[in-house]
Amino acid sequence: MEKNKSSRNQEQIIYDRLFDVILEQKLQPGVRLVEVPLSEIFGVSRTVVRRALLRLSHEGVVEIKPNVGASVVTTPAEEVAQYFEARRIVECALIRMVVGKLSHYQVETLQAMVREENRYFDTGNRAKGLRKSTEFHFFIAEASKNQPLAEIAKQLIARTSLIVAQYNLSGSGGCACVDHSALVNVILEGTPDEAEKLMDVHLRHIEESLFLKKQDVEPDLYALLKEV
Amino acid sequence: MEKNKSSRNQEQIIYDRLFDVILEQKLQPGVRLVEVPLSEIFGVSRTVVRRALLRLSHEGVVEIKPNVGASVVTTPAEEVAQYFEARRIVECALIRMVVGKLSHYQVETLQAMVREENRYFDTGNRAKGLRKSTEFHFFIAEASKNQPLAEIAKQLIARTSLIVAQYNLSGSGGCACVDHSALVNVILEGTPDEAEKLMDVHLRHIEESLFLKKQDVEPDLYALLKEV
DNA sequence: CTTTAATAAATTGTATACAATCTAACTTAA
DNA sequence: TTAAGTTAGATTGTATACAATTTATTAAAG
Repeated sequence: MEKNKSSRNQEQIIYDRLFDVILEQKLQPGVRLVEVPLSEIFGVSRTVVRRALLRLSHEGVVEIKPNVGASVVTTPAEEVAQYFEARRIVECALIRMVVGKLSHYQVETLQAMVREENRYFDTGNRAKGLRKSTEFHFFIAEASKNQPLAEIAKQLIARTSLIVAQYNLSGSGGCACVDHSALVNVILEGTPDEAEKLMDVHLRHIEESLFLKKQDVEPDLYALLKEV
Repeated sequence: MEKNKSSRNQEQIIYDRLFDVILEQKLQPGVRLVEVPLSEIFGVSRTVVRRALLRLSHEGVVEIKPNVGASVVTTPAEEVAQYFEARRIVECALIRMVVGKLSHYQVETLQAMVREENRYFDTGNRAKGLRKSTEFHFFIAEASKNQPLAEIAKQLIARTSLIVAQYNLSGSGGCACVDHSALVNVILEGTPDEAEKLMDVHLRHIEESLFLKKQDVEPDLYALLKEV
């Protein structure tokens, strides 16, 4: 019998499902995650849902306020730079470890990911495109063979992805998927210094596009209040 | 009434207490943490204990095996290098951010910490000394003003501290507390490059002393088996 | 005496009932 | 009409009972 297996997996299933949906921006930052509806959807008790939410909160994807409950995490504007700085430090180190060390198969996988990502963006499916973009970075993290560092990178990537969801609502670009092609090339035939530089620029690029969007939104709000 | 406050704090209390005790090596890696005894000690139900253990496991201090339970985490020898590599990357970046930017008061605090650490080691209290040593690194992490990165650093520091507990059982040195003095100096009047180099060497120093100890232990085992 | 099988004890996993708390709606007074 | 206060509903927090699983003990067979 696989009763235990199925019930233990239930937590994993809830965790994975929520993680996916949040990263695909089906659930915007700030949205509440109430326990009872979730437990009914997945057919388990609140206990299991709670464990999944707790795990998500420890990984920084969900925020739990005492006596209030869980919601998709929101990041104050002042803290955004910190997350990107952390991500640059970790991912620049990771790409140095990976340069020239990928198998033929791994390189092909990365190239296929870039193609798929571009296809999504070209057809206007921005949510899926961004998701693929995060998976591109996940893949590099895993390829480093440093499990703890990869885990750290994944958390930072997920968090910054949520930041993008929060501050870059407008449907336009901001993905810089051209960079990903260049990153694959430099991993193949570049030096660690070149690769690090490229990754650094890539991440700054994302951060900058983000802040521009945000400054677009705020004045709109004031204008809206004035008019009425 | 502070009923809720006290019960909510209860989880924090259990977490802090276990974290402290584990980092002071009162609980060696591998020791089991059974729920009922803990709940009786702290006067709460298993529910609360479970939450605290879950949090500790998410932070890598405790290991939870399904249907078996929680125990102080043990690190396979093959993975030790990965944790130290991760720590070097993060802490080298952190010290760069801190060089020349500490207040007079912060510098004095650091110097006091070094003195206290040395006092513990001089009087043979190695456990407390190591604890102070981790707090020295915690302080630098916090001083960076980068909250996410500081949190990551803390987890890595805690984990490597457990590795030391696991692989450096013998009571002798291995702390390299002389380095800490030098680190304070370079933070005060050094360049970022110098500081990074010193931190890198410091962490490698710890890692190497660790592996030497381990190699001392293994041959002993073989000898012991042969004799009988 | 060792190994294997069966049983008993201990421990974790889950659901649920109840308590505490927060949120929102409603009432009442200024 | 607004503001404060009060009640009702929804939601989270905790303890506990019971189920599932693992571990330890004992018994039996080789």
